[in-house]
Amino acid sequence: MSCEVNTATTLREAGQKVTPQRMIILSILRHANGHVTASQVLTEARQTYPYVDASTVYRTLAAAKDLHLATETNLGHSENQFEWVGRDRHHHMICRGCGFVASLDNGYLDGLAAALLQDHAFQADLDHFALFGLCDGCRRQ
Amino acid sequence: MSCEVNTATTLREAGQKVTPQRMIILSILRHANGHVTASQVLTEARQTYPYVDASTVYRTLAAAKDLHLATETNLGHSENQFEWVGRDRHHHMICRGCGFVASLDNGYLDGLAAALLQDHAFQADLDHFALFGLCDGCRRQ
DNA sequence: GATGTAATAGCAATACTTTGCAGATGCCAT
DNA sequence: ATGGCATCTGCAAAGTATTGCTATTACATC
Repeated sequence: MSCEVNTATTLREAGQKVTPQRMIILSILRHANGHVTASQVLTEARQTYPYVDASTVYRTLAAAKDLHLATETNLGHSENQFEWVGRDRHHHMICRGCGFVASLDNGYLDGLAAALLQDHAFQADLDHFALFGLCDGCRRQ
Repeated sequence: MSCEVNTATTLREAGQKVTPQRMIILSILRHANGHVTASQVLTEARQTYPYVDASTVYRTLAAAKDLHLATETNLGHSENQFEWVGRDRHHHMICRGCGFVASLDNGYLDGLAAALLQDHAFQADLDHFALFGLCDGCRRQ
């Protein structure tokens, strides 16, 4: 089944409706291959469907986040970044000194998730993490 | 040495200046004993010093964050929450279902920090984490 | 104590995000 | 194919956060 059908099914199963706006927005997100801001999504969506509203973009992205289709992250800029959650879940290390962003394999947080579930019966969403800190170079300075 | 002197010294050592506004803002944050929003800080600061500007509050809080004096967290509401970083560093688990917030001991992330430093030479700021997920009750539903 | 310099405050403008509402639309059950 | 109803959209407005700029201020040095 194509990814569009998959997305539509996921929405419907969650009791949400499939609308053209939502499919456009989520398609843009899925094919962005990386982080995009809400305004980037809005701009691109309007090329297909000129009257999409910013609030619809925000609401759709929030809904996608709740369904674990997407993540929202503050990477240290003023605008939050959204990203499609594909097969390769990963996290980010962001250097507070130089702004460098590196990816981090999911495995680093498996242990944490297991511990939280066992000790606190808390099922953590560890889809995406933004870990701030200092990279090697900035740390030496 | 009093906590005020301590804060002032920290600011100065970072090459920043100690101003009345900053001391008021940071004092409010320190004595808040928990999360406060920027607007709460602003309102309270104005009781002492009527002409404080919102931008000063935001900039001061951002500076405090950089110096690890405070943390900024999105707890799932529209306003970000700031919190003084005291001796008892801790994290939060926030239930996406019912909004319940629980504290989490720092120890859960020690291993992660050590692994990141060793594998990636990345010194992560694990002062405060907001872990979203589902609590036991909401998970069963 | 005076001086120079870099950092900060306040203001205003802007940008980003959320919310309330009324009408429109998707979708399930006829 | 149709109807009912909950959800969704676009708009307008409000709320939240950031930025550029100039005057001011802290403070290290003299």
